[in-house]
Amino acid sequence: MPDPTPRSPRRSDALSRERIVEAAIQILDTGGESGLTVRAVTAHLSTGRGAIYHHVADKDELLAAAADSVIATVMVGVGVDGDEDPKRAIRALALGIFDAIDAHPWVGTQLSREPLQPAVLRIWRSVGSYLQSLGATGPARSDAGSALVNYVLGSAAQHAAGARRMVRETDRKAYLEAFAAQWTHHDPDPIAQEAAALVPGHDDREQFLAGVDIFLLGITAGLQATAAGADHRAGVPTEPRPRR
Amino acid sequence: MPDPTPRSPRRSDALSRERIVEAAIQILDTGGESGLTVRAVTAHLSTGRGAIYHHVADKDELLAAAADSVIATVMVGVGVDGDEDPKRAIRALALGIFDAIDAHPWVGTQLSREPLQPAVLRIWRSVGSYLQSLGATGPARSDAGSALVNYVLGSAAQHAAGARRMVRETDRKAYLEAFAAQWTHHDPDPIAQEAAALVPGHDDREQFLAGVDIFLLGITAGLQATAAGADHRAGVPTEPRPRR
DNA sequence: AGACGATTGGACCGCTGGTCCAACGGCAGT
DNA sequence: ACTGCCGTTGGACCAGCGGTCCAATCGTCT
Repeated sequence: MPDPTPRSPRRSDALSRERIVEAAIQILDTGGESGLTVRAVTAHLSTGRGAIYHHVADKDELLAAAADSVIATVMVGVGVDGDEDPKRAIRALALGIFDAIDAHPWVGTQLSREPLQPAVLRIWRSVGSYLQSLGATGPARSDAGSALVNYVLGSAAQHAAGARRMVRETDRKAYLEAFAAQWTHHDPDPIAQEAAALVPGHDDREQFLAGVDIFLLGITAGLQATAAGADHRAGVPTEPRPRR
Repeated sequence: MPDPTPRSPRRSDALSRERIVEAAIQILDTGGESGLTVRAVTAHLSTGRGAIYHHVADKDELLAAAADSVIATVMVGVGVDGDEDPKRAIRALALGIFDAIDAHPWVGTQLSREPLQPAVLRIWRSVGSYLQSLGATGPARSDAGSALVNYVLGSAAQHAAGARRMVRETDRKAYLEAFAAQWTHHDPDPIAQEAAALVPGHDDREQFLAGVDIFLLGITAGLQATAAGADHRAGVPTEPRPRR
């Protein structure tokens, strides 16, 4: 590096899409989604703002790329160990995604924002192959995959939204207790009362896993019923859709 | 008052929180989430921008209020008819939410953005009471409710994200076909191939309903197992959590 | 009648994402 | 070894955003 100081176009450390995404992830992790501004990225890379638009089309594309990067590492992380038991593998995959989003809450929000984005496709593909091992085929697998992916993404988004505003652990308990108290107060419904009582003590991660198990139970039950000749895609006698 | 035109504080048609939310919904429906700007709202109400901050704290609060308004009307809509069969009622509720979000895609995005927001609480309460009728109590109901609500919200967000960019019906088919073709092309995995083939023909609403049925099946199967003495909240022998 | 407080609306601020373009320098052709 | 060129860089600039502030204005209560 010949000239360190004055103002040097053509810098020595190349500016690349990879480096930009990396910087974006760092900023998102420390400053949250609202902290990700093009200005912050360029400042972090100590470059001008026009420069990054040669490597990234959009702020949206940058966000999607950052989320895909995080999810990609999750997938290789859970994919290495054998997948003897598909159910076990699905639980591990779901947990991996959950934990990743717990560590990077912005990913949870991002995954729900755009459809068919690369990160979501990754998840779909993996889920699809496990469901295949489980014996689901055709539309049944499509339906099951849709259900599982949507459940995971929904839980992730909700958990991420909650985790975002309670960074410290002590805050969390106080916040949940205050919320439960307020809810209990203005909603006399006994079911709400009981639900509110469970709020402060509950563990998002355990509950998430319980949901995955419910799903798996439903899938296997449905497959058995189908194998026995019944049609598990019965549904309600669907009324004409009130589209408007 | 000699001059009627120049600038007349104290208007005749009162400015109220209700009117503001109403205007916001209208703007959101026609212009999408990105169309909702404080400036647009004030223009729509032909008032100044400072005025609305006397009735609404924030743009975020306005969004949450708008979403709550939509969801509230859905809930009363599906709540009127009897709820003899709780499963039927849950399906109807889920479908109501789905259709509402299909009609107002921004609601789907909003519901995933903030936790414990009024609209989501409404859904929780309703689902909780139906699950009660189904025989679930305590943590089991909490888990089942979490699973259902998160699935519904996740599906809603994904569907909304998709629906947002394909307003015309013909666009949708072309878009999905193009997507499937591209996916088929760069992913040789046979499962992906089969999945891609199903993409253009599939119906989001039917698939959503199929997912609801999977969860209902899982919940009832779990309840039966619990009644028989087993513990349905088994899960994987959970490894120590890799929090970081 | 008088004054006070709630409501109104427009000026203003700091900030955002994105475009534009002059300046620069590594690389290819000679 | 020279030189012209084109991809890269970075800062100036723009329109638009959410939110604050405050003078002006009625409705209302004393």
